[in-house]
Amino acid sequence: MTLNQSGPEPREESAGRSGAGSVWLRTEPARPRRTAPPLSRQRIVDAAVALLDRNGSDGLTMRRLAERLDVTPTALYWHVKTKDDVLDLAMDEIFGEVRLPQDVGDWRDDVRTLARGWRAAILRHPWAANLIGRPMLGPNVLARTEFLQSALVRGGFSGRRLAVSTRLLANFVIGAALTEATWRQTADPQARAEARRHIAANPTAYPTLGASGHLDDTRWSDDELFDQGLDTILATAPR
Amino acid sequence: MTLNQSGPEPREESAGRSGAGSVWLRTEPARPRRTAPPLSRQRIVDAAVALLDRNGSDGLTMRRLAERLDVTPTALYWHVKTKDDVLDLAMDEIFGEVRLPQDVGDWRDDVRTLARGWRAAILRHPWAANLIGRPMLGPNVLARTEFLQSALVRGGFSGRRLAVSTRLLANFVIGAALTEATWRQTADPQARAEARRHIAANPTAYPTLGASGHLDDTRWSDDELFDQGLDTILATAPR
DNA sequence: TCGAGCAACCTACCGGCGTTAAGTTACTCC
DNA sequence: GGAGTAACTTAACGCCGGTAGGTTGCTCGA
Repeated sequence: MTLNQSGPEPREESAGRSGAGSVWLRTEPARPRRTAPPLSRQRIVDAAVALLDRNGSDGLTMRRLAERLDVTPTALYWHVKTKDDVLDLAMDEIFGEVRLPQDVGDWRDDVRTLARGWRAAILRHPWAANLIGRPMLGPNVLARTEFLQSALVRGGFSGRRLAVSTRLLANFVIGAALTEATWRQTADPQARAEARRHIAANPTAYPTLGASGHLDDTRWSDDELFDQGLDTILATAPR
Repeated sequence: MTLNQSGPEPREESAGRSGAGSVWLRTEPARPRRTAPPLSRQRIVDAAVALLDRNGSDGLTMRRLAERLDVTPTALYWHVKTKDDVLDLAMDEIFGEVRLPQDVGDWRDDVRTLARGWRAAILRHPWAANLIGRPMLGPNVLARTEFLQSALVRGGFSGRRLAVSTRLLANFVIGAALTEATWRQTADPQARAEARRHIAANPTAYPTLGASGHLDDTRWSDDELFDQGLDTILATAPR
């Protein structure tokens, strides 16, 4: 390898890793690169998801992301245009976790599998609830939507009913997962308790909510309510 | 009013609005306050909503908010604990726009009115899609939830079916409104066109999406699809 | 073998952000 | 008219996303 002695004189103040000794004492200008694998879009996305999982949606900053990858923040911008890019990629990434049945089976079972997987993915990464609002058009999302709609077609839906049911199902799943993720993500159960007290304290304003125990009903689990909502929709199929 | 001549000597460097002239030339230490109405939580929230409407969810900063209210940023913190407080208040505020029928009527009509109003409110303030992820427990949201559930009770729902249907409806409405708001908010139709091209270019991967024109189907409007989804759910009522 | 070219990083820096700490001022009430 | 306090301001901190402009180490043709 070429020695860099013939290169331009390194800046005196160069605050590199190798300390502040005289140039001649340093055997090399910091034994450099290639100890870690080079940066890549995928490595960035993986690290981003890990960071988001650990610290929530506010915990992801370009600086922390860079630190985790042992790189300066600006290095990221070679692989990615903005932070929003990272968020979009992270979003699509977690939807890639939703497994699609290899061989299609009973269309209802397929819809159920997809819907449950979709919800589970969001609940595994509750920060996703905070990143809604940017269009989800990544390949993973599109593939899942394709799968959903093709299952409905097998179920006999077509034309307008197909469009209506696709949206009905997708929006229910998204809404449910988001709401639940929001709840779980809420660190302080204080807000919860406060709202509960507020309801209990105003039985005139909230007669039904108070009686039904809307906010703390242990009779039915979230899973159960979700599945039954799903079945309610599926029961509206043709034929 | 008391003259402040007897007060402590104003700091020399005081960069107040009144310029840098000698103290004696200034008739008063800046004709002060009370030209505008005093700050209040409500005024802050109103200004926040206005700013969000104009500039989107990224457009709201404490500094801009303060500027709009003709106040220094830190003044806001007297009335509000953090920026998140402002966001929570703004969120609940727009749900207050959803009008509730004064006299209850046919329960289905009531549910429809509420659901449409809910969706309309979000579409009027599409930034709401970006602020999902924080728990919605404000009084306005609670009141609307109470109204929804009481309508369902009138419709004959109770016990588990009541819980299932409340969530089904609420989550569908939220999911639908969010998805649509996200779409509309997306400034660049480029991403849209890109996704469309991606689908068209891979008919093998997206046979159903391609055939059904999922992304650009002008046969049915969003309003129509929403209403029909709603009716589909309502058709599952008891008796 | 070497030197040009370029992908992939780094240094330095900018303006803006949310938030705190510590005054200062205008108003109220005894 | 003085004390007390609610409602503001000034000043500053640390962090953020992002840009401009190097610098480095690898690749590849001659």
